[in-house]
Parts: sequence; C-alpha cells; structure tokens
Amino acid sequence: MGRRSTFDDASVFEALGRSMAGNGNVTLQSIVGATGISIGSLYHRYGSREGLLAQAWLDSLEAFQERFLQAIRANTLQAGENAALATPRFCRDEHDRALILASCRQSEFLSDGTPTRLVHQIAEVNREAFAAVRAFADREGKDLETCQMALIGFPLGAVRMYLPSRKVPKSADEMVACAFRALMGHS
Amino acid sequence: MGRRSTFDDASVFEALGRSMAGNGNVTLQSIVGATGISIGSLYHRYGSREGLLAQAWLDSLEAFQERFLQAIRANTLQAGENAALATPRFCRDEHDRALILASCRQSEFLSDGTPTRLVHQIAEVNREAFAAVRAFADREGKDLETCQMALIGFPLGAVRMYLPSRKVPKSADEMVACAFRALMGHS
DNA sequence: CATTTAATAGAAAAAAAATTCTAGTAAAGG
DNA sequence: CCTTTACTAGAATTTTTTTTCTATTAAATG
Repeated sequence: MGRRSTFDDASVFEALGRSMAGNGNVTLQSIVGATGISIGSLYHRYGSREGLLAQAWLDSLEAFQERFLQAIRANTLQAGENAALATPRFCRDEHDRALILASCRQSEFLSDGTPTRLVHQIAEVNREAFAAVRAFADREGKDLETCQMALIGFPLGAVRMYLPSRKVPKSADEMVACAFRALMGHS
Repeated sequence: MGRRSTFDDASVFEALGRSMAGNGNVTLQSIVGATGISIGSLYHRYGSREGLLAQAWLDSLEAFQERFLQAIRANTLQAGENAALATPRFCRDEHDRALILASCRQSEFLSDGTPTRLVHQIAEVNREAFAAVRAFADREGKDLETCQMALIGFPLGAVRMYLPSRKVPKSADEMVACAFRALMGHS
C-alpha cells in the first residue's frame, strides 16, 4: 500500500559510483543532477548522506561476495583460480557495482556517522569472505597471506589498470590466472 | 631575503595524504588542525585547495618515478624485476608519499580547477613513465599490456593489500617478483 | 470515494568549507 | 634603523553542501 517509488536503488548507486570513481567526490546535488531524483526522496529512502554511501557499498559488496564465495567453496581443482577470476568477471558483468568496489576505497564509503546497522552488516560480509579464504588456505595447505594476494590483491590490481574508464578485457583474466598459478605453486 | 618559512611541504603533504587515504576526504581545516599551519599560509604558498592537492600528487609521483626509471632503464637481466619491486620498496622507504600515490586515485588530486602548469607537469611525468615501459616491452619483445600489468598493476595491487594502515612486508616483494616472472615468461 | 499510507518535491534553514583580505611579524640590505 | 620583501595569522565573507520541514501526489483498502 501507499505510493510506489519512482526510482530504484541501482540508478542512485550508479550515479554515486560514477561520481566517486570519477572525481573522487560525491555530493547529493551531483546525484540529484545525474538522476533527476529529488533531494527529499533521497533523504526519505536513505536517511542521510552517510546512510546512502554505506548502502551503496554494501550493495556492491554483497553482489561480489556471492560470486566469490560460490567459486571458492566449490571443491574442484579450479576453485581457487575461479575465485581469483571472480574479480575481473564481476567488473565486466556488473560494471556499475564494480566501479564502487574496485576503484574506490571502503573508507570513502564508511565513516564515523555510518548507521550502525550497516556497519555491522558490512563487517559481517567481510568476516565471511575472510573465513572462506582461510578455509581455502587450510584446504590447500598454503600460506594465508599468499592466498589473499592471489585471490584478491592481484586481481584487484589488475582491474584497476582499466577502471573506471575502460572495460576490463579478457586478457586481464589470463594474467590474473597466470599470477594465481605462479603464487600457488605449479603443482 | 624576506621572512623565512616556518613549515615545509613534506609536513603538509603528509597530513594531506593521511587524511585522503584515511577517510577519503581532505579539508583545509583538517590540514590546519593536523599541522598547526594557518589557513593564510596555505593559501599563500599553494594558491588554492586544488593547487595544494596537485602539488602533493606531483611531489609523490616524481619521487616514485625517479626510482622506477632508474630501475627499468638499467640494461641488466633484472631491470624489469627491480622496476616491479620499486613499488613495494617505495612504500617502505617513503611511507607518506606512498600513501598518496598508492592508496589514492589521481582523479582525487586533479580536477577541472587544477592549475594548468601542474596539469602539464604531471602529464609529462606520466608520459615519460609510459615511454620507459614501452621501451622495456620492445627490448624484451613482450606485449605492452603484459608489461604494464607486471610492472605496475600487480605491484600496486600488492601494496594496497597493506596500505594505508599497515607496513608493506618483505614477503610482498617475493610475491610481486614471482608474479612478474610468471607473466614475463620463465625464460 | 473517503481514508490511510508511502512517496515525491523542493524551498528554507543550518552547517561546513573555501576563499579573501587586512594587519602584523621576521629577516635582509642599504 | 629604516625599508623592502616574504611570509604568518586568522577573522570575515562567500560559496557549497547537508539537512530539515511542509506541502503535495499517488496508490491501496474498506
């Protein structure tokens, strides 16, 4: 019941991501300008600027995490490599969300004033990912730090060569996989 | 002649880098607060907020470039690997400058209002680095994109695993070197 | 079709930040 | 020691941005 919303989160997060990844600075006016949504509607939905930022970060984080966890939890030989490739693939499939996650810093979206509910949710997602990487390291009998680098550090470095302006090419995947295999030992 | 300055650029750039890498947002007041320098002095020296930001970026960029170019231009077998290692080493040796260069985006420091003189200087440094990487790729007979990834993309990804809060450990260097060798072919 | 609920809309107020401007201070040279 | 130069200091102003608040609109329900 009640009036229906005339806009969806995705369009707001997209404008936000573009602005943050673009000139590194988001004003609510820039979102109003890019989307045509009124300032009142933004406050009605997100409560505050900080609530909006955190919500956008969480949205991207969850979308990525779903892919990453599915890949890394698979009990196949290629589980690790697929998890490493989750990053470049995510950038191609979900460009708008990837902008936020891959070319911005979490600290740009979370601050002292971030609503605690969102702080907790984001922390929980991060915990879950960390646990999955640790489980992978144990399973493979490899060093945790090496796994973090091969699964996250290098893949992020790779996509940041292209974002925010260019698309991440398939060739990046090959390089990520190559580095992954080298780091994990060619056994 | 004339009164001597009571502060140096380094202290200003340090406060700026900490602030930008920390919460992703720099106000002149945050610099005044962190350094005790007066707002008037900042305007006297840098002309504007945008002038200050660009000057800080250029300062870090030049410091890094000096090391990178020296490494990559050496005509030894390890030239490439040393150039790749320039990034983690720079982070250890020059933490404050590395914060700016490695954990922020250039677009956070350059904007429409950046003084043209600085825009040109920064572009020139970037051009020089790009040319050096291309020369390296030609010399080694490797793909340019692969070289960019091995020399810059992966090393940056590696140090960003640690910055801004932790120091970049030596183990990161081994991983960077490992990925470099894998990407460049183990010949 | 009146009522309730959930939005939209944007002007107005408040807060925060950048910039300007004037007065004052320290060093060097004649 | 007076003058010039280059800088410091920070209050006052302007600009930008966030936030609040009231009016209005659209859908759903009895």
